[in-house]
Amino acid sequence: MFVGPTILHADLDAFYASVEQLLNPALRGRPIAVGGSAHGGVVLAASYEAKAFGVQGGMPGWRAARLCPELVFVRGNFTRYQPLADQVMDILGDVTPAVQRISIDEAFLDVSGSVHLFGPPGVIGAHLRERVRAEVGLAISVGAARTKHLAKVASQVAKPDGLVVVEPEREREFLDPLPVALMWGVGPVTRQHLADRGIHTIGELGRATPGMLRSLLGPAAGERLHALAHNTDPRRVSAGQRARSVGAQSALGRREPTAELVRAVLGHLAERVGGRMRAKERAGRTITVRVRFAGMRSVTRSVTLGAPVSSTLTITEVAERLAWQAIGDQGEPVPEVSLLAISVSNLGPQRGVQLELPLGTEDPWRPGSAPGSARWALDASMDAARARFGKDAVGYLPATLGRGAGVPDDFRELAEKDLG
DNA sequence: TCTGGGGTCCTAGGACCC
DNA sequence: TCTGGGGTCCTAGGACCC
Repeated sequence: MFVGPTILHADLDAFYASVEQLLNPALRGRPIAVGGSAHGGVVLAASYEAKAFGVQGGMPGWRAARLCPELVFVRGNFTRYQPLADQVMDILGDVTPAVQRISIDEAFLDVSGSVHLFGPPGVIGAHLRERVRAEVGLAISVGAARTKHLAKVASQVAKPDGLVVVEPEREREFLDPLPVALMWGVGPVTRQHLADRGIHTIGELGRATPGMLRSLLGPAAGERLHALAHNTDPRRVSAGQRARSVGAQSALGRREPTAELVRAVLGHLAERVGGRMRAKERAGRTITVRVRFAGMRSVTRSVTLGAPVSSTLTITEVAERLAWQAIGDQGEPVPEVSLLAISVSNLGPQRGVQLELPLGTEDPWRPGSAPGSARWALDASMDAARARFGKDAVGYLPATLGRGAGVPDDFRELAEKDLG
């Protein structure tokens, strides 16, 4: 058994932006942003040339344009991303079946069983990088180490277009000078909390007592950070994990929450969520609605039902009730709404015709509602029509929603892709 | 000039049960 | 009489990741 840095983390560099530069040579070497515009919207990804100016994914377009006046905004060929990423994952899978994909563009590999065939992890990493470059045309960075967390840190350090192998006897030397923000799970809030205690590097974090970290960050986060800093995190590479929730959301700008608007948006979201659950033969007991108000404050309301549901109509009805509860709790005057979201969790298998009854009514034949079997038949025919004629063939998306919703549908398709 | 869309995990308080 | 301890589930909120 090979003992050493047998966990690899492989991560495509600036993936969406790199694909755009691959597809359009005129964009190569230039600062580009995928998504957004100089006037609005959100940048989904930035090329390294743009990152040099401080442009980052998630940033409003107008701010990105101010940071980098030559920035080129491209709309994004969203349908091209998934196949290219899949092609890369296939290459990774050629050296080991133990590939855990954690997003569209990155994966962990356990190569402990592969070293006798392909050589040490550093050689495997270099080989994978060459193949991805030659066969797909993209740069991928690879980190190799004894644990997942350290491999991920190593790939971040390797970027752009690099390979970093952390030998076991040099782990401390490698980790200690790095900023805490490179650690998985340390975001802006935690980084600030640590900075307030004079902790800026992973080395400094390693010298903090577990008790101090627990009281500062809570038991779980404190424990985990302590383990990460000492590189004793035990997580293994595991292929295939089921989703724990299915959700959809829609940003609305600022809108007065009329009955028509709320019903239309929630109906549309429920259709997306329900359709995806039915496609996976899953159903869920807990339905959560999030309402974000103008000013970005948001509240959630949820309910757990006695039985799992996946019908569009049932989800719509429950979601509507929850949304009005959330809005009503804000008091007068009724605030403007900037986003609605539905998520279904507590998932389990969905089998056969469900007995989904309209909530809050004893009589399933109440006008305007449908009994369980009718709901199931309705969903089934809608799903079938969509499968045959395309996703826009049926269902309803009122004209009031059609415009101004910033994100292309192709991106939604991509974002909802099941990676399990 | 005004902030996307998809997720995971954790915490705290309360209800409820034994 | 007036109050123990443990466990589970639910709800709301928040940090974080890609």
